[in-house]
This record gives sequence, C-alpha cells and structure tokens, in this order.
Amino acid sequence: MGYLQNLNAAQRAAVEHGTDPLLIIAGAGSGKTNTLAHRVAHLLKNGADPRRILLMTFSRRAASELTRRVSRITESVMGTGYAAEALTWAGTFHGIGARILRDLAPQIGLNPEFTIHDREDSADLMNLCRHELGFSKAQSRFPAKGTCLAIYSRVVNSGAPLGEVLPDHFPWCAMWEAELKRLFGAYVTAKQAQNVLDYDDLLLAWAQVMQDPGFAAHLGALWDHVLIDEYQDTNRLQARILLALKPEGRGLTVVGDDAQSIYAFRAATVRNILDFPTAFAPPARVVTLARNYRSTQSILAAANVVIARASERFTKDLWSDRTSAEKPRLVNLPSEADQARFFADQVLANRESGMTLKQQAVLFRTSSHAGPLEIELTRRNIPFVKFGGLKFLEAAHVKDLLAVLRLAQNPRDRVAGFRVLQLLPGVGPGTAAKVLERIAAAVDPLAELAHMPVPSKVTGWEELVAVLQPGPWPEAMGRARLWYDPHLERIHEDAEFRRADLLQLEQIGAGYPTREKFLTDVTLDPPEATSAEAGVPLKDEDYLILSTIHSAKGQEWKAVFVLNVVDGCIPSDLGTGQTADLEEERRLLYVAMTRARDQLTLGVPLRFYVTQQTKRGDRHLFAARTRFITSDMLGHFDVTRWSPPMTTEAAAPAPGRIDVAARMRDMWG
DNA sequence: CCATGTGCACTTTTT
DNA sequence: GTGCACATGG
Repeated sequence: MGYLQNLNAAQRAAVEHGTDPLLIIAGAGSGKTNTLAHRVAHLLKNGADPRRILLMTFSRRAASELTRRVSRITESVMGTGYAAEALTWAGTFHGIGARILRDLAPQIGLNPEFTIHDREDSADLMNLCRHELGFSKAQSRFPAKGTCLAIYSRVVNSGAPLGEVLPDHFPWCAMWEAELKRLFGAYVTAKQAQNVLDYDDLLLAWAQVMQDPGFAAHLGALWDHVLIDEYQDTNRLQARILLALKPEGRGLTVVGDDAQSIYAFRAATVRNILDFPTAFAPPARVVTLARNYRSTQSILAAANVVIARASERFTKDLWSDRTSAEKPRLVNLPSEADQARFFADQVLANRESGMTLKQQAVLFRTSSHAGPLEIELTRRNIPFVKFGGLKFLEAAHVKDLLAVLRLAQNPRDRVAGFRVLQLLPGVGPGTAAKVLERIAAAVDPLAELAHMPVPSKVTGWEELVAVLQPGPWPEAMGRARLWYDPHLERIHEDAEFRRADLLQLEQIGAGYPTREKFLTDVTLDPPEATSAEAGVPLKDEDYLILSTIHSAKGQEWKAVFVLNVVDGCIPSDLGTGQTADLEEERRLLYVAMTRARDQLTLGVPLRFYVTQQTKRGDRHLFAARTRFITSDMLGHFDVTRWSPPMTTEAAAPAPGRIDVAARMRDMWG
C-alpha cells in the first residue's frame, strides 16, 4: 500500500473510508484533489469497476485536472496500461446531464438531435418571447432579456418560487411577477417546440427523470461510486439529483470547502454542504483536512483573519509548517497605471531571482480590471495568457459559424435560424421570422426551405440551402466555413483576424467524431480565448498568468498578485446590497489570497478609473482599501507605499536617437 | 412594410 | 468592441 504512505492521517481516513456516505471538508491547499484522486485509485485497486464510477465536478477545468491526477496515481498503483479512459463517467454536472439525456431521449419524450443553447442564445430566445408577448413595448421599462433569463435561471436552480426569488434577488422587477410568469411559460414552450435545451434544462430535465422511481433506480444502478468535487458550488437542483441517485448515500463522497463558496450568483448554496451529513441515517462521516501544504504560515495567518469575520462558517483554521519571514505585502499605489507598473517590475524581479513567469499569476475580480496591466505587459514584451472574461463563443463571427452548424443539426432551432438567415443580404428580422414560421410548420423543414418562394432581392439562397444539407463530418465544417467566408468579408472590416479564429475552430471541430458531439462540447466546454488576442505565446514558452479569481479556483502559484484590493472592486459595488452577496465577496478575497505559495502581493491603488456613467464622462474615483482588511488586521501585512520614480525615462519609454532628416531624404533615394 | 445605417450606453463572476 | 432604439431609404 505504498501509495498511502505520503498521505497524512486525515487524508488517509478519507481515502480508506468504506461505502457509507462521506463528506470531506477540504481547506484551500489541503491536498483535496490529491486525496480524491487517491480515493478513486484506492477503489480501483480494491476491485471497483472504473466504468461504474461517476466523477462530477463543477467546472470543466477541475474535471480534467482530476482525471489527469487519477490516471497518474492509478498508473503507479496498478501499473502502466491501466488507462484512465476507463473512467468513462467523468465531467461536469451539465456535461454528464447532457449525455444522460441524449441516451435516454427516446424514452423521455426528447428528440435525441436536440441542440444546446448557451447563455446568449437563451437570452435571445427569451427576447423573442418577450417581443411576441408585447412586453418590449410596455410603458414603463420591462426587465432586459438578460435579467429575465437570470430570474428564470435562479427559479430553476434554487427551486424557490418566483414570488420569493423576485423580492429577494430582483426587487426592482417585483412589479412584473405576472408578466414574467407568462414569459417563462412561453419560453419553455418555445424551447420544446424548437427542440433545444438550455444549460438549466440539462439539470432540470435530469432532475425530472430522477423523480420517476423506475428511472431513478435504473440510473442509480449504473454507478457503484459517485464522487463530487467542489460541492460548495452546487445548487439545490444538483443536490436533488444527487440524493435521488443515491438516496441511502451508499458509495457517495462529496468534497468541498464552505469558505471557498463563490458561486452564489448561480444559486449555489452553502446549505448543500452544511446539510449533507444529516441527509442520511446514520449521518454521513465528516473528515476535515485542515493542514495546508501550499502556503507559508504568514500567508495563511493573513487569509485566516480575513475569513474569520465571515458570519456563517463551518470549520477550521488552516495551518502549515512552511514558515517564512516574509509577510504578505499590501502596497499602496497612486493609480492603477502605477499598480500595473509596480506589478510588472515585481514579476520581472521574481524572474531575475529564478521564478519563471508561469509560477506567477495576477488575479482580479473583474476581467476589465486587467486592462492597464495588459497594456503595461505588452509594452514591456512580457508574454501573458488571460483566463476568464472575453470568450471565444461570444465573438460574433464564431457565433455565426456555429449557428450554421446548429441549424443543420436542428432546423427548428429558431435562434440559430434567425441568425443565419439574416446573414443573407436582403434578409432582415421580418423575412427571417416569416421563413422560420413556415419551416417550423413543415414536416421536413429543410425541404421546405429549399422549395419555398423567396423574395427576389434576396441573394445566396441556394448556397444556404446547399450548406445545410447533410454530409460527412468534419468536411461539413469546412463547407460551412467556406460558405460563411464571403459574408465574413462583407460584414467585418477585420476579416483576417476573425478568419484565423474560424480556422482554429475548424481545427477543433476536426477532432470530433460527429457534428453533434462537437456542438455539445463546444457549448459546454468553450475554448478559453480568441487567437486574435495580442501575443498568445506558444505552448512551451514562458508566460505570466492573468486570471479572474473565479477562474483561479483550485490553482496555485509561487507568487500571486491581486489587483485593486479596494472597496468597489472587492467587494464589487454591484453586489454590496445584500449581506449574503457581501459574504461571497469576502470569500472571493480569501480564495485569491490562498492561491499563493510563497509570496502574496495585494495592490491598493488610491485612484481608479470608472468607465461607466459616460454621461458625466469617465471618472477617477478615490478608493479605499477593501473593507475586508480592517486596520486591526494590518499587523499581518507588510504595508508599504510605492510611487513611480520621477524621471522622464520612467514616465515614458525612452526613445533612442533618430535622424529624421536622413530618413526623409531616404524616402526618395 | 422592411432592411439597413447611425448614434448612444454599457461591460461581474460561469455551466 | 457590441447591442439596442430610432430614423431613413428602398
């Protein structure tokens, strides 16, 4: 049992625990993934069938990290050749849900060719319903499409009635309760008529299936062991699915840390983890991992005092035996630009002393906060990769091309159809709506599209019909891209950059066996960033990590820098209304701080820039240090102040010497 | 009637 | 950069 030697007592208890329900409370850096991976390996070693293990995580990144670790450990335990592919059921809740629904589709009244809407598609469909019901023309302002979808989503995911969700989370929309109810009814009808599912449906339909005793027994019997990571980020709907899957809790293991719950805005609730033990009789065993292997004691001490003020809390103070003389730094800076400059200086200084760029990360609350830093890094030729924020899938050209594929897959998908049809010159919202109306009523929508009369001013109809015809994959992807190319040229000035994205998308698509698998995966697991972004380094090059705090969860770096640790950013001034929201912001800071192994630097710019309220012009605000670090905590930090050197060389990139006259002469010589 | 051009406001976090 | 409301032009 050599592979158990490196575990501490608590970790080992979690790994060797039997099949009764188990809750592992795993603090930041406590070897959570490692423990979970060892538990899986241990199960396999003792004869468990890998195809009968269900591994679910919250995010895709966590899922792939976990399977990677499991395969490494199992290989060392079971010998090479024991492939991790044998773990066929590993993924996110949504991904697993999509797969189950696709498999069961014929038996549960779904068309197996259903397409999946991402958040923007869902909002577009919501908007369509909103128009059809005439709410967009209401005298006083009806909530925008995104807000409608957010309300709907929260109702679905929290299981709370609309009458509660509105006053609690969307008080300014409470007057529209009756209209919203009608809207949501229309939205659901539209989705079903069009054979599409949104993200929430992947959970909701699964939960509905689990309410049927026959299906619940069938699905429950598929797996002997069910292990859930990041349980603090699950919502009520997910918990319901889980408990229906394993009502006795047999073979059920959940892992999480209430102090790192940062997805309440998606209706995640800490109650899931707090209530887990008593959901079973006898109650689930609880194992707590409080020893931290990541950070120095001085970093942990600071993080602990931040989280200690949290109002509702389960657990533990983390401890570590990694001592260090260096306290976390809290640096006051005159402005955001100075913050960018200082961080860049420090990153380079760290590299001088032997720390690679990849071992360092800059974290921020909101993607746009990284702007000044990105400029500074580009100016100094420091390569970086940014996670979170601008998404590949949100770019108009990518959505266009995917819409063509989706329409071919599912001609009743109205959002896709609406988008694709309007690419043709001469087709606008009116014509598109009529066409879609007509093909929706037809038995064979594609045939109807091919044969229906078309307004004479519309061009390119035959080509569109042709590109939607069935054909082998991935050639169909290339056909679609070539079909789109002239439209791309016509619509976008910067067609070359966008074309590069589409070529990349084609590459990705070629890696999938079918169009359906590609579309499902690209919706549930979108590529991180567009290739058009400046200076995407090659894989083997060294680069600095820029990431939102949300995307940084579960990761660690030797040195961590946090931007804008000021009130208005952390906590974000958008979410300071409710105490629950505020508590989440506190945990967010905690998550950011506990990513650091050796060195932690928090930036506090005195002035920062607000781009909103353009009516009154862009503004600089004077910011204060975040309310989560009160004066009495400052002893845990090394508080300093930094200002840029007052030389002209520092203020602007030092120009070299040039001979303008000579250059002008050379133009003609 | 309907497609297209122009101006203005907004941009949390993610499956 | 992107989406939405409104005005104009076919």
